Amino acid sequence: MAKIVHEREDVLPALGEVFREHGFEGASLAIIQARTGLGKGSLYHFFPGGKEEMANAVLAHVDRWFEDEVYRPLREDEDAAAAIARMIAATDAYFRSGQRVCVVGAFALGETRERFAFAVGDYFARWREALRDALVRAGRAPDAAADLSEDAVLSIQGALVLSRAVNDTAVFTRALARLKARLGV
Amino acid sequence: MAKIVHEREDVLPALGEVFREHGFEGASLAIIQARTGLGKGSLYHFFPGGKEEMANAVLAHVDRWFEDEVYRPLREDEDAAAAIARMIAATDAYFRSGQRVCVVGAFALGETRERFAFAVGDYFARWREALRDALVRAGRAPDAAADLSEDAVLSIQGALVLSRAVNDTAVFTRALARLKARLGV
DNA sequence: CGATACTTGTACCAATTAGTACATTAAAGA
DNA sequence: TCTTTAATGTACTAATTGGTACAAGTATCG
Repeated sequence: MAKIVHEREDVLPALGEVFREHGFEGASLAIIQARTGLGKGSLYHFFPGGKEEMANAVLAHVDRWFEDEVYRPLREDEDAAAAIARMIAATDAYFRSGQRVCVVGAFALGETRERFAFAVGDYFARWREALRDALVRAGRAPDAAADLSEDAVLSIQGALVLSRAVNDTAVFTRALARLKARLGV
Repeated sequence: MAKIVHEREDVLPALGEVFREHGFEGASLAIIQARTGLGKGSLYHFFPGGKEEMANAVLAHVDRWFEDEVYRPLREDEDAAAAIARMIAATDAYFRSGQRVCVVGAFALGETRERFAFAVGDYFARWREALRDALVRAGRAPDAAADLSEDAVLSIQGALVLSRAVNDTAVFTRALARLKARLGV
């Protein structure tokens, strides 16, 4: 049996899936070991701070992805409408049309929130603000843009909850379609 | 110290808060004992099936409340618009303007869902259908009513996630205000 | 009062939890 | 190659987990 050498970055996706599916409390080291294929030795080598550090790394990883693929385009893209359309497409792809859940959203519910309050709050605040910026650049009034962006961010989270609850990805797809119409893209 | 005699029904609210705040996995017997004021003896006397039975009892309790206060009025009230307005008010009160989270929604995310799939799915499906009925009675076209009701249910869940994530009840209040406007009440 | 059923606290259990210690193995650089 | 650093598996811990057993307490009702 060959010993495979990993690095920290490699395990973040698998780690993310575990926290996504089980939440922070539910993600036991046993599950984490099974899903990452790493033993405790490696896990605590990469994350000396244990589960808490793992969760923080996952949150940072997710945040980086959204910053690159969604928030920055929303803030900086010349074509604001195109950036908004891109956000919808990226959201649909990332959450696999509602089959995948939002780790950050899952952490927001439950007392886990306190522990990761900054990362959780920041992720959503920046999404809301980036979208508001894009809407303003697309010609909306500032107040309307703020309202609309908050509504959009919250609708995506709600769509994830509802589509998972009734076990029907069509719920998520329909919600994104309505969102496109409301956002005018 | 007097020995106080409880009955099953009495502990459901406290039990509900525990699952609400900690989720199913995070709700340890130790926490449950502390919050309900009941020892293991009483707990397993009332709920021989352990945590799973406690969670099912909580879900049923919540379901009953919504059935009585929200779903039935939506289905049966002569004045459909009034029933919808009542739904908004009941929702705001129940979730304490976003300070309280939805147990059913919290269970929907995470692998807990599988275990309580029926209760979770049913709760949301009935909410959506009851609201659709009311909207049709209020004069909407069936298709528009179905779309609008799905959007409303999911917006409430999303508002709970977002308001908790950014730690701001104003998010929830604004979301309900937008909802009232969209539902025309 | 006395019998019966309900309620509760305590002691206990095996399994699992997160985390540590450390020796071994693999890779990288001189 | 030799040395150093990074990565890994194994064995271990102390605490906590959900759950059981059961005796003792309390209420109910004849």
